[in-house]
Amino acid sequence: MKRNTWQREAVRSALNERGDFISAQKLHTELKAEGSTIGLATVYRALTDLVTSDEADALQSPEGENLYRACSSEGHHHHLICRQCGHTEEIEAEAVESWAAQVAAEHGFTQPRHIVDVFGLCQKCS
Amino acid sequence: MKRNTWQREAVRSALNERGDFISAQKLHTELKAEGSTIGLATVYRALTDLVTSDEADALQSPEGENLYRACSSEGHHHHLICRQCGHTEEIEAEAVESWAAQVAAEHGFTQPRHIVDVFGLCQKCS
DNA sequence: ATTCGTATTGACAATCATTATCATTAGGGA
DNA sequence: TCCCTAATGATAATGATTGTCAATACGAAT
Repeated sequence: MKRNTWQREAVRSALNERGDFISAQKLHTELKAEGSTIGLATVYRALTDLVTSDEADALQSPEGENLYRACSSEGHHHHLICRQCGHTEEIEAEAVESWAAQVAAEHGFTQPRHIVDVFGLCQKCS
Repeated sequence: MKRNTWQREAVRSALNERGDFISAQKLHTELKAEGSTIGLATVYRALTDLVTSDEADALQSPEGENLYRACSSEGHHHHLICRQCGHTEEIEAEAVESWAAQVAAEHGFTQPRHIVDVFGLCQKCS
């Protein structure tokens, strides 16, 4: 049975407040900075659980880190992510949607899904 | 100036013979098994160089490992991957390249990199 | 062919993110 | 409140990748 702990809730609300993608390490650091005594391992466990229950989204940064974000479940969209500060902007990708579907069909692939994310340095971090 | 060494050539030919994606660790293990005295760090360096010179391409496995494969076509491109059998096809994505660069610029982002991969079921697995 | 400057190598240490361990703590049903 | 056990947190372990640095060897110049 799943138990509700303040730690899990802390991770959940921290993700919701933030809105952007963030790594487990950074999230833990911020929680500690706010005075929380939560452990690093617990942050990892909470994030994994949130992803399992579809309350959060996960993606890999090019550097190999796992990034998490509260799941907005507002349909399909993509992201423009600053690899320095983690700032995220949602981007329109209508052209890419149709391109992906078309390419998949041309190669005989069915049930296409795609990963399309752009990483860069935002204005502040440039 | 770039020098030609048997180590670099060993990595290059090992990748060509294989055709599939392989991790740096596995590639090193196989080379050693064949009697090579090549070092692990050198395998990493060779693979990085091959990617830089577009002779090989790299992608991240869901587990976070970097996988490398000899690149048949020239230049930057993306992949269409069967999530059932792992079969991979290279795809051209000229439209996506310019789209990614443009979107990044519009939002004030610099040094854009992007992840664009399409997953589906190939003909056999459909 | 020999010399020589330096790019490259390889053994190993260092990083970094993530996971496992395990004694202790604390949900939550009875 | 009691009790069982899931959850926690400090820390060790893991595993991939990168850094270090003395020794080596490519290749241009002699």
